[in-house]
Amino acid sequence: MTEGQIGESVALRLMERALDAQGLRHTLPRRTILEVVAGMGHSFTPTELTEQVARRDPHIGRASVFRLLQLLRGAGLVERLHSPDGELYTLCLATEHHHHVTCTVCGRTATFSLEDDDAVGRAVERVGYRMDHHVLQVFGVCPACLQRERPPGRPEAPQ
Amino acid sequence: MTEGQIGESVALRLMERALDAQGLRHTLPRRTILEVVAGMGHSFTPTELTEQVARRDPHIGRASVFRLLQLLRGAGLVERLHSPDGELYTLCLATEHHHHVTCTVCGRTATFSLEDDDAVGRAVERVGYRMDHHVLQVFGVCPACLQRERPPGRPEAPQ
DNA sequence: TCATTGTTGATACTTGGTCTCATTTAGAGG
DNA sequence: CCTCTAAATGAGACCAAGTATCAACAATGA
Repeated sequence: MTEGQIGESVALRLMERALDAQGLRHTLPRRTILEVVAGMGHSFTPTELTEQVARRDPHIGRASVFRLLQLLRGAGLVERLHSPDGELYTLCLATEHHHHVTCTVCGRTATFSLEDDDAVGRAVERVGYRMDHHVLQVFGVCPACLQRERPPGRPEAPQ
Repeated sequence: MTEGQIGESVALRLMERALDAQGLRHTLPRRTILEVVAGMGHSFTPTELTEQVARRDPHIGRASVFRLLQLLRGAGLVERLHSPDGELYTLCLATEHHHHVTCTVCGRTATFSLEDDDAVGRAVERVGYRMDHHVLQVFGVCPACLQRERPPGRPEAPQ
């Protein structure tokens, strides 16, 4: 079993458990979509997802895909972000509070956390608002793509 | 002239200047749309904007509205945010780096800045990414709507 | 096995936004 | 004031991301 597959099965188990937790039924379409989502190694667009799902079972409707996506978002297992070129969904298994960076080259996402996470809340209060929720979306280039950009042998800042 | 109108004319002037700065032509449709945008006292959805524009001049096409919106975004005079219920555009005249809070009740937005604005960049570097850009969207309740929620006479935290 | 109720897929619809393309027009130069 | 040209326009088709509706279906508990 490869590392990727281990990650997949963990994701799958977590997602199935999320269904249980809400008293939802285990159905074949759901299972199929969950497997596809779990198999995604990176963030994906709704079209990518629906295409891959259709490849496995062309009878599964677009609506069901979106419905499940919404369930998973509700359970905090998937996050949606608005990238410059379209919607992106990201699998997200970490439990504590965190944020995501998405690689603008390959779509891979990483999580990170801030030293001082209440800074935003405080800043907002200073202008008289009561904060409801906030969204932090970060885009950048992942280590692997940075490497590829700057082939080995060529130093980082030649100057 | 009311306060609102002063704000309007400032916004209008800034926006027209943005056209000049890019060597763009002053046309009637643009002028009309700019006036409507400047007259918005709060964040607005594209449909709201197109409706108001159509009320002034039904011949102005939807495409032109979106085209101008894009121009203004490029010039940093308007920001787009993805609220839970649809896209929102916000007029944004401040020049230094800042963020926005949007009132979930009335749509009014305020700006604020963070003490330590590089915290995100540093956190992202710690996981090996090079940050490209980030988006911080904050939703909350503005002072006025808070007041309305909690009518005067009734103390804030009655215990 | 059966009944209940959650789930599904089809389909139509909405919103946000882009693309194309023929027509119009702003504004520079004479 | 006229003329020319590139920029801008509006119509309309098109696409992606969702949501709403609803009749048919199927997972589970009894």
